[in-house]
Amino acid sequence: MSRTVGSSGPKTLAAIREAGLDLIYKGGYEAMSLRTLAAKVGLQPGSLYNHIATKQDLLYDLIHNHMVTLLERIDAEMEGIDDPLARLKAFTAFHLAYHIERKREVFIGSAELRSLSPKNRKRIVALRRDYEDRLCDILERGAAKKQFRIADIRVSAYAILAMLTGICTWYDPKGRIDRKKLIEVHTRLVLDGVTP
Amino acid sequence: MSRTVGSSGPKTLAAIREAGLDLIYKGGYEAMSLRTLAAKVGLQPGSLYNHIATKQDLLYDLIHNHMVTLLERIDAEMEGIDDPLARLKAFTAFHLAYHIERKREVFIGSAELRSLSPKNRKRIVALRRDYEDRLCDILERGAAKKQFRIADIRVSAYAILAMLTGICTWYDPKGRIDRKKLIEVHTRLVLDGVTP
DNA sequence: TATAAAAACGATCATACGTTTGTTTCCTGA
DNA sequence: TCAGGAAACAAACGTATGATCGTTTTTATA
Repeated sequence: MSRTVGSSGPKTLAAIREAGLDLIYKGGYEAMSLRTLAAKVGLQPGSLYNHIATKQDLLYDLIHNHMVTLLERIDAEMEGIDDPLARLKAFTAFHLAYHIERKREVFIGSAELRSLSPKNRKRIVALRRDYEDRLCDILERGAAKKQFRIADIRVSAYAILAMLTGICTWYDPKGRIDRKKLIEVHTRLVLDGVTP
Repeated sequence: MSRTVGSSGPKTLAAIREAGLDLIYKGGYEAMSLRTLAAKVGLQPGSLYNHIATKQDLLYDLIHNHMVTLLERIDAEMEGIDDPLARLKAFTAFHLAYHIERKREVFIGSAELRSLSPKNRKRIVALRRDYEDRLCDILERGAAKKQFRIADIRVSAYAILAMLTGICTWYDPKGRIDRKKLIEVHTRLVLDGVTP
């Protein structure tokens, strides 16, 4: 045998990404063997290397994609909103929606930081810091305008982010609580925590 | 060669636990090889099996110990406190203090759940649920007494737990923020989120 | 002090892993 | 239409892993 009928580069790469996302999410990066990954895609192990450089590169690629998209989307979402309170509301709603929608990417992006090489990890941490700064910025402007009363900007930002990101670990879209209610409850928690 | 002078059972096991905790915290369970672990303790790889049954058992042992201690301590902490508001304050302060003090155990207890065998995982998840129920109970009583205004008990509990547990991922005891301030900021966020 | 248990050693097992190689076949653009 | 790149295969490489084994020495008990 050799090349399969109907095979095409980009499609296979996309399939590898999707399968990798799933396997890493379910069992962790180290626990995912390239043999398992290849089998899931329908390839021989060695054939993976026609599409990825190394296993490490695949992981970095997945996380990096996620972070870049996250930053793009939040900036798009914030455009045109000036009032800090409105911005905080929009941030909360967006963050939750995005983290529900892409919970696998989010989970991997934090749980598998440790599996990245030092260089790759540095790059991702820098992007994450950028995202955190978006929230810090909102809180700062709100505090300056006396709309918010905040003891410590960064601590509050981390607390809020932790709270909102936490849903990834338990929220089930098919469960008892619907998205709208989830956003309501969390928005209230966030706003009450920072408004005077 | 054979048995080392001065060696004793319980001491060695404690050293294995401590070294394992450290290695798993820093690099993850899968990434920790028993050879590395043995070297850190000062043993040959095979000698570990005089103290642990399997690698999996060591992981379970560490997490289980952590969960049992957590439950014991929170129950001790709550004893004698009746008012829901006071209980919530005490819960928040305790949870933060404990999670700062034992951040390695806490991190492993959530990040390495996936590395547990199905049976072991079930046991741990049950214990975690017990702990979550402690908070749900406080929120429920407070809501019944109209001291709290809460849209959804369990969602709120998860949100609060996520927020408080989040500090494990970034808090540095030697950093800019001292423990007291950290507890203040978070207590305010929690209380404002649930009081009418 | 005699003896069994505890705790270490060093060697080795089978397996699984990420990656490389040489080769074959399919697809596409000139 | 046909050459060359893309994409797959099968096989193998070297290494690392968790675990087992027989043996030896120290510790603790009776």
